[in-house]
Amino acid sequence: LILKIEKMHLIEIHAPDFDLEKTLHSGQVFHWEKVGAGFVGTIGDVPVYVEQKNATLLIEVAAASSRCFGEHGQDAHATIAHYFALDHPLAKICASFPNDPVMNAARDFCSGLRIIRQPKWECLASFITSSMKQVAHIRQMSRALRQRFGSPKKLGQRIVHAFPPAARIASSSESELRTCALGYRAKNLLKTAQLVASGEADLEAWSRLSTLELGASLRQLPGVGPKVANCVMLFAYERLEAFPIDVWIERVLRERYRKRRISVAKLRVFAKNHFGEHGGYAQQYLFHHARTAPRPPGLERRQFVRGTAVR
DNA sequence: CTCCAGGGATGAT
DNA sequence: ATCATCCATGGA
Repeated sequence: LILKIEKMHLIEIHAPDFDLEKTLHSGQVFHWEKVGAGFVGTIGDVPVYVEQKNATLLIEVAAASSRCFGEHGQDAHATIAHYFALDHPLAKICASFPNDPVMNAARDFCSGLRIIRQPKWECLASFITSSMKQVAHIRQMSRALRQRFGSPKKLGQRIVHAFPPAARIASSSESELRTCALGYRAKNLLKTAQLVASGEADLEAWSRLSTLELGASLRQLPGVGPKVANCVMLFAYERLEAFPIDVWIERVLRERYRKRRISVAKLRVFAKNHFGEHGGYAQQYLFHHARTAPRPPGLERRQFVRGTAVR
């Protein structure tokens, strides 16, 4: 391990059927940064270093913050295992996927990818900023927000910034948010932060709503439409059936599932029927595969050489 | 340089 | 209900 600093707690967690790298780089969470052989990030407000060695997670947390995990009577081990959703029955989930060539290829490519349990506000805020942005830039905006507004935490010699709470964003201004390169998204993030901070939007209480009601509540927030609502339900509310349709998934459905000329509304109906109770997992596998896997010859995305489009 | 991105709100058919 | 347009920004 690379953080050879005094007063660190070392934790080992048995994590079979788990791929840390795929999980953190699949576009569901945006703040983990590669450091040495592992990743540095926060779980809630607690800074964490995590590295995978075969079926074991090697964790380092500052001794001073290890008791911060105790709020809900859990120790650090249980909190981290819960965050990475090591209790999800991944084999059963994958077995519930439809048996078609596109899904099978994605399932093979994404083995060990888990949908983690993110803090609700952090997830909601991140996806409000995600509109018409590439994953790399969402990560950049997340970093800017955390560095400007988040509280700094020590992890060894390193400083890690927690994601700013809604109240902190709410007390900023649109122009201040725009300095984090949010563009037109700043207004939506500010207004939603104010609703959450005031308690008018009670993200924790919404856990008890049905998926239908939860989606409707989320979509009332500025900057939250069907796609973002589904992402938040999937990544922060454990609604594993939620099926976000972004430009990548829409492309997969239209090109690979032969749904060329039907409305987005009917795409949603098809997805719900075809991918089943763990549709959100299937969706994440299709997304990561489409974005990351090498493409067969002739199907590459266009590349540009000296300003000239080539195939 | 051009292209495009984990979209949403708004207003016109 | 479906469609067009605008909204900012910067990585690739």
